[in-house]
Amino acid sequence: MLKGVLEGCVLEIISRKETYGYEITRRLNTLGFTDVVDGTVYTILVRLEKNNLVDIEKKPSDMGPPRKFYVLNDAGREELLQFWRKWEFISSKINELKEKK
Amino acid sequence: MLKGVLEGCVLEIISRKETYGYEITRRLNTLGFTDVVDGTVYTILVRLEKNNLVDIEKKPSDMGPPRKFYVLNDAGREELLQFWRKWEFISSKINELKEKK
DNA sequence: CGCACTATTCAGTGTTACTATATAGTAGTA
DNA sequence: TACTACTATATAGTAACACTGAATAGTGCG
Repeated sequence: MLKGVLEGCVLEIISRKETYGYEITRRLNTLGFTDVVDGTVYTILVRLEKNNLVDIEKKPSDMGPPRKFYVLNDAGREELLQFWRKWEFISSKINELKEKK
Repeated sequence: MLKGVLEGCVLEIISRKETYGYEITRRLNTLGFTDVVDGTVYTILVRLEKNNLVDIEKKPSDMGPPRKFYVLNDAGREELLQFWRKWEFISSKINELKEKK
């Protein structure tokens, strides 16, 4: 039903600027999703790659191992649009239910 | 992450008034969740029963087979409260992300 | 009888997120 | 050197939840 909400958030974060797994996790954490851990994000990133929604570039880091940077491609941007449309629809329905309609 | 959103909706519907599976499905359908089918709702109801969140009473129907009516018990009402708290939290976070914060 | 509608059940499947661990680079420090 | 901490990725296994699809059964109507 709401599968892919976290995936949608990851897509949104990537769409803002080129970024990588470790940074995405910390971004999610500061956004309030404090329980999301690295492992979860990496599985999502692997899925995005498998579904051809992102382009990837490996870059060296002076803080540790090389980073894999992710960028949305056309399919990814379309997926993100659809995610927000779906979110808008479902969340409005749930709020209707909540507001005793 | 958002597991149990549909379950939460079912809890809310039951909390309004004593009801049964078939009716809950049609309620969800009219609320906009047009894709939700009976099978899905019944699995949720079985889970609610297994988790001791509902009381059940079987009543005859003059429209077909007997109906299993569901009522929230104390644990169910507490679960529902927590569901809405969680929904409020998560949906606000996602909307923050959406609003470019 | 056949059909439509009402009503429940359940076995099987797929997707998603979570758990938990392994691996590895950089840097500070004792 | 050895250790600790932080940065960074990967992945096997698990659990939860929703969905698929079919079976069963009662009522009423043509």
